[in-house]
Amino acid sequence: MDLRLYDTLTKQKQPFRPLDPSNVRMYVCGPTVYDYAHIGNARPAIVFDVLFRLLRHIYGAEHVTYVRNITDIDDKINARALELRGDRDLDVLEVVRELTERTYAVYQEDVAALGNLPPTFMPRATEHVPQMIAMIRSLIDAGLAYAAEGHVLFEVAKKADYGKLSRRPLDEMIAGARVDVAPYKRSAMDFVLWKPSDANTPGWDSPWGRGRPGWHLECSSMIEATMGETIDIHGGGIDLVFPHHENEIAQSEGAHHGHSLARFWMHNGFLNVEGEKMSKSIGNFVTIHELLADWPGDVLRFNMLRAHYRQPMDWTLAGMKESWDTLARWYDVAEPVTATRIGDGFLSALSDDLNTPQAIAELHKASPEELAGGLSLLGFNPISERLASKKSVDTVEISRAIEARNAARKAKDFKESDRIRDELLAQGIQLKDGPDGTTWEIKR
RNA sequence: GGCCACGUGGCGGAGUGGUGACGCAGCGGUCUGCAAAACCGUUUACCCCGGUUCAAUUCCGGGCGUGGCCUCCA
Repeated sequence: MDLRLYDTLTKQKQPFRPLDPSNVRMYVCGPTVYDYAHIGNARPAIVFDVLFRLLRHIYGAEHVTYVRNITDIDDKINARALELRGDRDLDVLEVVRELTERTYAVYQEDVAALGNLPPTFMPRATEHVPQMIAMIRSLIDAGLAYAAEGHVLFEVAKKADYGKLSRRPLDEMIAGARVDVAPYKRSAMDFVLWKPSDANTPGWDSPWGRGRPGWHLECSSMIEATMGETIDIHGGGIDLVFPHHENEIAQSEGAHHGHSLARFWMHNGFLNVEGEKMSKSIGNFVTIHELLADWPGDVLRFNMLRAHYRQPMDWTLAGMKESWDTLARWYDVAEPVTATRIGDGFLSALSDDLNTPQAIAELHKASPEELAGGLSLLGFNPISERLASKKSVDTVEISRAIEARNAARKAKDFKESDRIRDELLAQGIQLKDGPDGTTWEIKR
């Protein structure tokens, strides 16, 4: 089965051939740990987890390395820590540490609840500062970076193909630059590799004074540290194309004699909520954490996979409901299956640039064995209990009511039996009479 | 303003130069005391205007519309 993936750099679907089939390497930009992750953040986590699983299926589980980083050095974190401290007598650096630890822990729980496998490595920026300093040195040595006033900047003009990923000619970007140009910059587009820290900001000693790395640097550095100079796939949200990934390319290629950073660049589309862009001011900011409080993670995951990863997607409550219904029906069919298999149509859909909607369509036509196999490959464990509502219900009470109703039905006291049924329905319990007796489910 | 996506039936959502994916909803039926669930069957589509072609929803050009990036952002 030929895997084809869309590459942002060439803007084409290309056949995927790993550099080394015994070690397929993929890196995905992870979260900045300063606040709960929102459902937009869940999309790349889920999409690239599916890709991870597909690669493991094709090349063998032990032959795929998946790295997703944790950004725990960032000015948003620092700003939040200052807010949290307020005027209390606390060490801000300590608040930063607590904030990142706590947020990191919640993130790990949340993505696991979404059915994602743990990546092979989850490196953190704070653990790679020496490597970052070393990379800055290489860039200075290569004549691509310069130090000025405690900063080190990447000199974009020195890299002839800068802008190749986002397809932005350099002169146009400078003309359109809206930022105030810092006096120490040689050009408006030059970006920061290192910047000074004050007493209230985490900092590390370096040849350019106590400071901290610029955001883009950590990914370049951690890719090098965990997987080497050139990897097979680099993924992330489409909004990261510029400037983040563009700058990663500049840094990594600059520090590695022009050797390319990634052979495939993959970007997932944006997510809207009920037709609107998610934003705190509109009040439609939905976090993974709060969603998991009343929806099974499987439902959130399935909902995400109903749209192709590159398409913009609209997250809606109606869609969640539909996802739940489909999954519930499928789990009933797949749960008793013991010998699973992967259908050809299903696999070729997935192999066509991760066409999950097509793959799902194939599952609708599949045998129970293929359905179970497909669900499993997509990261679902078809165990009906996993779909149980997070709402607490008194199952003993429900069983008793069902017995009472069936007794009434037997006695042909339909007025009473319907009364019980309606009463349960009012509580959100939907009864289902089947040939093997009565079951129930939570009505959403 | 620059760059880039996208526009498919009531809804979600693939795909293709020529026999109207798939799911949900709707409708008809089986089942049921009646419903629900389940199962079987089934109606509805390709933004507008040109062009290429024997043939365009699919390719090309233009228009309109929506969204993204250009500043932190998945």
